[in-house]
Amino acid sequence: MHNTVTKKLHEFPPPSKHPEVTIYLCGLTTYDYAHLGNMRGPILFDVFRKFLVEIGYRVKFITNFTDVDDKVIQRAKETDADYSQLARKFTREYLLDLTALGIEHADLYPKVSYHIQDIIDYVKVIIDNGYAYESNGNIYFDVPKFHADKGTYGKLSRRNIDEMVTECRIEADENKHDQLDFALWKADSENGWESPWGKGRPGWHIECSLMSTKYLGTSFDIHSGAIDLKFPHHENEVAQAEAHSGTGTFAQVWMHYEFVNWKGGKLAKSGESFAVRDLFEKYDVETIRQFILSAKYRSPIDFSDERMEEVKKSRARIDNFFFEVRRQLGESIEESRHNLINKLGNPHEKKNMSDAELKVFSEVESFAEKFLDDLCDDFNTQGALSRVFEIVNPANTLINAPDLSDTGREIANLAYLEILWAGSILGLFNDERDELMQITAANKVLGIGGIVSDSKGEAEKLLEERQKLKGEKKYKEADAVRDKIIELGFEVRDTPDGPVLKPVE
RNA sequence: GGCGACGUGGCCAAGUGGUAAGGCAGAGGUUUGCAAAACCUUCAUCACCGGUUCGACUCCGGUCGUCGCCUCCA
Repeated sequence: MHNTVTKKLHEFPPPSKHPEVTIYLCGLTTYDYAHLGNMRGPILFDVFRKFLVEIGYRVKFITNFTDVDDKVIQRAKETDADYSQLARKFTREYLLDLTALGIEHADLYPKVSYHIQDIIDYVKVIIDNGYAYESNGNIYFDVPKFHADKGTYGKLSRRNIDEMVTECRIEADENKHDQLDFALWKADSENGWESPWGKGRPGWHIECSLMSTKYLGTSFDIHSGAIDLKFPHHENEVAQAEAHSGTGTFAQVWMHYEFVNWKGGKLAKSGESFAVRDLFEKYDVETIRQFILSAKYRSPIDFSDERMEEVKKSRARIDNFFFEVRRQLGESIEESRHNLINKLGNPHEKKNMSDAELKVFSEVESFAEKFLDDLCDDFNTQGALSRVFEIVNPANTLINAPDLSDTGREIANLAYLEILWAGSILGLFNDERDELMQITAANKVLGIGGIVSDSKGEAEKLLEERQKLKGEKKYKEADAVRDKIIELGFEVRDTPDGPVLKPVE
C-alpha cells in the first residue's frame, strides 16, 4: 500500500496485524444528495474489504456521517428546514444510494450528533494536556505550541509551518491566538449543546479523531479520505489525536484517493454537479462501479458519457461470453471452481488436452493469482480488471470452436467461474439472476415501480415466424420481423444450433 | 507564493532498469443469406532537454504543460 506520509509503498497489512485490519474512511457531510465523487471512496473500500477478506483478513470498517456542521445548518436555513431533520434525510438517502450501488454496509456509521459528550470529554483532555485554549466560548487548538513540542505539524501534508503563517489564506480571527489555530469547539447559542464552555458544537476535525479512535483504538491501520482532506482536515486530526493520546501513533497508513472530475473540473456539491442517483436512469450500477475501478485510486478520473459508453461496451463482451457459456452448458454447468480446477489440473487430464486447450487452461489456471497480485500491488483495480479480459478472449475462442470438446467446454466453464469469482470481489459481473435485483434496488431509490413486461413470449413467436420466412428465403420479410424483435428489447443471434434471443440492456 | 499529483498509441488506462497489459475506436480477414456475436491480423518507443548506466519510458536534474490543495469541497 502507498502511504501518504512516506510517499512510499509499504507491506500491508503488517504481519503482526493478522488477522484483523481496521479502517476508517472520512464520510459525508449530510446536507445534499451524494454525487459520484462521494461514491469513489465507498466503492473503492467495498472492493478493498472484499479483497482483504478473500486473502484471509477480518476487516473492521467504519465511516462517519458529519451531521453537525456549518453547511448543514446553512442549508437548513436556506430551505427553512430543521437542521437535524435535514441531516437525517440526507443520511437516509445516502444509505439508499450505497445500497443501490451494491456497497456492503460498514460495520458502523458513527454520527457526530451521537458523540457530543464524547467530543466534549476529548476536548477537555486536549486542554488539560495544554494544547488547546478557550476564547469567548470557543476552543482552539494551539498549533504553534503543539508544533514546538512535537515538531510534527505539517508532516502529513508536507507543509512548512513557518511559511504557512505568512502565505496562508486563513482569515485572521480575533479569538484565535494564531492564524493557524483551528476550532475544536465553536460557540453557538442557537444550534449548540451545553458544555463547560457554554452552548456550542464541535469543530469539523475533532469528530474524526474521536470517532476513529473510540471505535478502532488509539492506533489503527488505515485512515482514508479524498485527497482534498489531506490538509487541513487530516493534518488536524493527527494533531488532535496526538495531543490527546500523547503518543505519535494514530493511523498507520494514510490512503488518499483522487477526485472524480467532470468537464475538466472536479465534481463538488458547491460547484456544477449531479447526484449519483441521476446516473441510475442511464447506467446500471455495475457500469458505474466498473468506471470507478477502471483507474487507480491515486489518479483523478474523468467522468463523461463517452467513458461510460466505453465501459458498457467492454462489459458487453463479458456478458456475451457468459451468455454463450450458459447457452451451451445449460444444466451441465459446474458450479464449483475448485472441483473443476482439481479435475482439469491433474496430469492425466492435461495429457489428453489439445495444445490449444492446454494453452487456454494454463491461462485460466493462473488467472486468480495474477488477479490477486494486481490488487496486492497498491490495490491496482485497473490491472486486475484487465486480467478478466485476458481470459475472455481465449475462452471465447474455445467455446465458439466448431469442434468444441467436453474438455474445452469444461475449461470455458472454469473461465466463467473464475470471472464470477473475480466479480464477487469487484462487485461486478453478476449474472442475470442478480441483475434484476440490482435494477430493482436502483429503481427503489428513484421511486420507479418495477414493472417488467412479458415481451419474451412475443419475441419468441416472432422468432419462429422469422425462421419460417428464412426457410422460404424471404429474407426481406425475415429482416423486418427481426427489427420487430429488436424493438421488443432482444437481439437475435444465429448460432449453429439455431437462433437464440439475447435480452438487450 | 507554498505544497502535492500527473503528462504512455486516435481516445481511456496499467506497467517496468533490458526493447510497452487491457478497454474503446479504426483498418483488413474468417464465419454469416444479411446482420449480430465471436475469433484472427494490424495500429505507440512512453511531453521536451540534459545526466547516470553496458542499457531508461522506467533513476537524477532542468524545461514546458495539465490538474488539485493551501477557503469546514469526497
